[in-house]
Amino acid sequence: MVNKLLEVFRNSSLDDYAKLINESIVKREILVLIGKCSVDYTGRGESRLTDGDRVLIIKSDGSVQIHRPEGYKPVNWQPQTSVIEARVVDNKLVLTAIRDKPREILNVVFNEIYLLIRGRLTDNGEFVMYLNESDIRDLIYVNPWLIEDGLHIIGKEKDLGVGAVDLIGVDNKGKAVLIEVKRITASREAALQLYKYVEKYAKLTGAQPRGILVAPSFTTQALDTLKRLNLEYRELDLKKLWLLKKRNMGGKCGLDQLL
Amino acid sequence: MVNKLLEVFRNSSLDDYAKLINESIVKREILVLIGKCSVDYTGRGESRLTDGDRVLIIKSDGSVQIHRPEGYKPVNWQPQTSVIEARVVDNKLVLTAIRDKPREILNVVFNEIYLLIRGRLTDNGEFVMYLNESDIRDLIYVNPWLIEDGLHIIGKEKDLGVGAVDLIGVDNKGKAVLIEVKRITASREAALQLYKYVEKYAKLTGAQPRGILVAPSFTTQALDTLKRLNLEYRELDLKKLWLLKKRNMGGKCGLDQLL
DNA sequence: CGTGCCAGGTGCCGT
DNA sequence: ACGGCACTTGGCACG
Repeated sequence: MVNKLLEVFRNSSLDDYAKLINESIVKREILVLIGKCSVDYTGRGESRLTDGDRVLIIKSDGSVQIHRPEGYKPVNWQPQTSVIEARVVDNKLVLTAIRDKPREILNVVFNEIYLLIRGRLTDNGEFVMYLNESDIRDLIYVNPWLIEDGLHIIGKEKDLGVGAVDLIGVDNKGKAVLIEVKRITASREAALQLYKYVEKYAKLTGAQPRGILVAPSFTTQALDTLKRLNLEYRELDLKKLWLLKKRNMGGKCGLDQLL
Repeated sequence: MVNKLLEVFRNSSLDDYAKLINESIVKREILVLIGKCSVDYTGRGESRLTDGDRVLIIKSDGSVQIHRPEGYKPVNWQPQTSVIEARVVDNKLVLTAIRDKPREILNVVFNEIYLLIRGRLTDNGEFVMYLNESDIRDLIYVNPWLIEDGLHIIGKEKDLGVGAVDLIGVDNKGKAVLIEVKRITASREAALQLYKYVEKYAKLTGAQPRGILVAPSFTTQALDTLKRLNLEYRELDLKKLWLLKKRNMGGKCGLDQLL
């Protein structure tokens, strides 16, 4: 087996490296380049990085990222590019990646190349993310009693013109209830966001709705703001419910058996 | 030259791969692993990724990232880890990366390994970022006339208890001026942020300050909100000034010669 | 297109 | 540690 057609090059000539890179880009292969380089970026911002050893990755969709030996994030990058080109200038390999909208230019000058890997990777794997905000929103949509007895949810992601409120419902007294959901600790901003919806809803309908902020926890500033703006909150850590569900029941029960 | 001690392995045994990986982690080398794997993550969220070809990178600081063949962002990651360990389970290479605070676990099962690269990279390069928000803030701090004639800036990043206002100054009539700076198009949120500071400042001092939002452009919603809240704005694209400066003067002049 | 908002956001800096 | 916020934020969804 030719190892998934992954090719490794070292000690090639600069011209060969340039050719290898440009070929890979055309063929939409993945490319990993390890070497000593300096990087200039100009676009929305502007940056300059002097010489050092880095790992440069070009993916099949034309995204580029340059990694230093430390740090989770790339030091320079380009999410999408319209043009990537490698060429030899002054006996150095220069790689230019240009992005349109916003117009941004990434220029990498390699003073040394230690290693070039290229090849086609096939990835048809399915990625599923759980416990994101929409997950929680949907859970409440189906189980409104988690918030309050007698609550009826009547709308999800309702656009009010100033953004969409997560959930709209009616309580057991017939009063409208706007719900904003946060999957992590809710800040003052979250309270203000909810207030924005409440204000707009009142203006649109002429009726004052209740506003409930739902989150696993709240900053003191958030609680303060909620009180000041006459808004309510419910502490609800869906993550904990999720773990409980997984641990105790093996997923074979309804959520209502948890409490 | 031994190519910066970068080592490449392919067709090794699973036990050898595990050993190579664990060695690299102890020696704090950089490690690039290309192969077919599935990934499970649990922590703040929870995700599952089925089999496919990916590039996994472990850096010397223990950060881990798993890249699919497309997309700028890693599909799974771990910014810092307290423990990374590779071992062979059921004739498969399993890599576990654990992070404390928040407690998160990343589990990668390799069904095939195409390539392993490891080695020590040295990067003492200097990284400088220009045109970020603090850059613009400092520029206005030194050149307050960019905002208004007769303006005196007297404070920078002043914490008002609800967050820090970018700049505080006094206009030529002796009235306090709060300035909020945005490096990109200012939204309604930016206007609200400024209003928050203006409100708090008035409460703290008993005097109503002016509020000016400075940005290269404004959304219509931002302009609407500014008007409603009796706030001012200045269109100021420092990026353009920067480009002009670079293009026309070669950096040999003061900013005031630009206008 | 812009506008709004979530993200396992991350990172920095402050109290 | 919590809190507030910028980021070349990136990414998606929707009018």
